[in-house]
Amino acid sequence: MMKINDVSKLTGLPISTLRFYERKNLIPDVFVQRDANNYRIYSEEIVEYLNDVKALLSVEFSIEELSLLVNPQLHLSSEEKKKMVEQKIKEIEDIQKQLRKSKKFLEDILVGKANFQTKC
Amino acid sequence: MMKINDVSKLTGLPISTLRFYERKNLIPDVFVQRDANNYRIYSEEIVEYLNDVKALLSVEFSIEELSLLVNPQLHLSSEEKKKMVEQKIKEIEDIQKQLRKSKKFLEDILVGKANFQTKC
DNA sequence: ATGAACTATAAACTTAGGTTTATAGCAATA
DNA sequence: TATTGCTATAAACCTAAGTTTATAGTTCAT
Repeated sequence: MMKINDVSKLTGLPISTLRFYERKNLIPDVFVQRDANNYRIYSEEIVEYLNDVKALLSVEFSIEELSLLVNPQLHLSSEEKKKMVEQKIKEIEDIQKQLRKSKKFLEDILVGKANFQTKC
Repeated sequence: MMKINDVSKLTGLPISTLRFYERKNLIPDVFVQRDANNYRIYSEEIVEYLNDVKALLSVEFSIEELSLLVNPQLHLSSEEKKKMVEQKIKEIEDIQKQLRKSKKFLEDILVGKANFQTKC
C-alpha cells in the first residue's frame, strides 16, 4: 500500500510532479486508486512504469505524446499507436546521429581542431 | 554581404531567432557587423557556425551555457571552458545511453514484449 | 516617387514542463 | 488532545526558448 511519498522516494520524482503527471493523463488508473480519505494508493508496478516514463520523457517524447500512447480513453487505435512508436524510433535515430556529430565537434574543440573556439 | 534574410534562408533559422540569439550573446561580433543604416551584415562563416550551434543546442547545450563558451567578454578561462566541454561530452554519453534504452523499449512495444502497452 | 518588401527595436505574448502557495482535511504520536 | 506531519485541490507562479506585435526607418521595382 504505497502512498505518494513512497513513490516519490522510490522514483526520485517530486510529489508535485507525480500529481502533475496524473493531471496530464500520464498515469493510467491501473497504477493508482483512492482510499477512503481520497489519498492516492499506488500499485507496486508504478515504480517500474515511472522509470520507463522518465526515460521516454527525458529526450524524445513530450508529455502530451506519451499520454496519447498510454491512455486508453483517448481511443487511439493500436494501428495509430504502432505508427507513432515507429515514428518515435526514427526520431531517436535522428537524435543519435545529431549527438554523434555534436560529440565529435566537442572532441575537436578539446584537441584544438575546431575553428569555432579559436574565433571566439 | 549577407543580410539577415539571406542567413535565415541558408540556415533555416527564422529571422526572429537570429535576432534573439544575438541578444543572448550567441553570435560573436566577428560574424556580424552593422552597415550605415544599422542593418546587420553577416560574414559568410556565420552559416557554418550556426549549423554547429543548431546541433549543440538541439539536445545538450542551453543557450546560456553555449553563450558562456563562445563569448570572450564573459571571461571564462580556457581551463574552465575545457572543463565545460569535457563535462558536456559526458552528458552526451549519458543521453546516448538513455536513448539506447528508450529505443529498445519502443522496439519491445512493437513486438508486443512490453507490459507497458498491454496494461494501458 | 510611391507602394511593396526588408530592416530595426522594444515589449508583450506563447508553450512546455513543471513548482509554489494557499487552504483544508486526515494521521500518528507524545 | 494537541501538535507535527502527510495528503488533497486549485490557482498562481516560474523558466527557457522562442514568436508576435507595434512602430518606424530603408530600399527596390515600376
